[in-house]
Amino acid sequence: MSPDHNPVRHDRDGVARTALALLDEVGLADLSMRRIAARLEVQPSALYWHFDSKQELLAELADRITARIPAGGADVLTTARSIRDALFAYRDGAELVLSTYALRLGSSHAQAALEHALGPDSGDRAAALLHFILGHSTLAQQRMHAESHGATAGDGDDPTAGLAEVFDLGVSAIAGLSAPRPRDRA
Amino acid sequence: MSPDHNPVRHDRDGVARTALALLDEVGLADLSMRRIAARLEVQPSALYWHFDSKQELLAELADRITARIPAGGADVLTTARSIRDALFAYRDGAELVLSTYALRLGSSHAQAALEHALGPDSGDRAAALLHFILGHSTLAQQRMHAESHGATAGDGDDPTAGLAEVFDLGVSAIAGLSAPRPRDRA
DNA sequence: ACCTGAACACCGTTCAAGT
DNA sequence: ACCTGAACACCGTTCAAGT
Repeated sequence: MSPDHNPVRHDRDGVARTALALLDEVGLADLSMRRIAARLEVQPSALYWHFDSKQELLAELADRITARIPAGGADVLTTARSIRDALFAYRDGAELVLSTYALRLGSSHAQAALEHALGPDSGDRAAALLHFILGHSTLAQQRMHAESHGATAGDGDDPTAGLAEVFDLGVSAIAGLSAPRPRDRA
Repeated sequence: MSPDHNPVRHDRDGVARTALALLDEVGLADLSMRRIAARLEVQPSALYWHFDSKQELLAELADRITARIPAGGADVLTTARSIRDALFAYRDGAELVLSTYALRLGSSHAQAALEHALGPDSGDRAAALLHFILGHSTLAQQRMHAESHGATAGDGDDPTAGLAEVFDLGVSAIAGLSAPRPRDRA
């Protein structure tokens, strides 16, 4: 007993799963390679057998977060909401995807789903919609987390109030819908 | 001659100005307190006399970047473009403002300018507009910089093409304009 | 195939002490 | 009022070597 090293071995998938769970616990700013390694009971250098760099690991996490977006079949508002909710499913998910997707031109899963919902020749509208969703979700998620930790230098009113209305308004306008379909139980 | 320390003293404004210039040179990821200190020919700890933390310094830089936005008097599209251009004026300006403004509820200078251009009771529209502008500008700026350094795993076509059209389309739609006023020399 | 151990060049921040 | 010097607890990454 009392082994001083761990015989458990990991593969790329296991590392990514642990990293994703840790992201949700500690947030993007505190998600270090050394922390991930510690959670896996492995030396930091071991991670570099599975990923070439931290950037590559983060890109994999962004892919896993956006993989939960339904491919097609829904209308624009529903598609937009499911993209937002996929980003909200993990702490700092929106910020991670935003910073990671910047280099992946229009080839994202999310943009494809939006183009499908918008119809043919909707490339620019789909891009604008995606930019709005990513900007809004990043700001909203940061505010929600700050508020739940009392870190806002608040002037009294809730900065989180009305966020869902702002989202629906933006999506409907860019999609060319006349008025937003009301949210459930608004 | 050959003095081994520098008799030059700095104030808060001078530190911020140097940091802003350095941001434009090296980008947000490489803007460390130690690098700023080195540029000022000062020890890193000296910076903490002027700012309580790196976060506070970054917030000051964000304020300086957005201070260049004209207060009012212009139409929505013009106002939106001048917000975008203020963010583009410094490397990673959009990303810095996005991450810094998350905690500053609706009280930003930019949002006030948009509300003024949109008219009375336009709070939600102004918020949606600001979210779009920040999301779009962050993505656009990162792509522009990646492209200029050949860092995109490119599939051939220019990821920067059409960005201005996407911007005008998004702004016009959210503002409730029927069709975007064409850009100069489009 | 997957990991250790050691090293390198960095971080942000604190604090007593100097001028 | 503004800075130094030293320290603390961290970073990402590389690389030879082990199993």
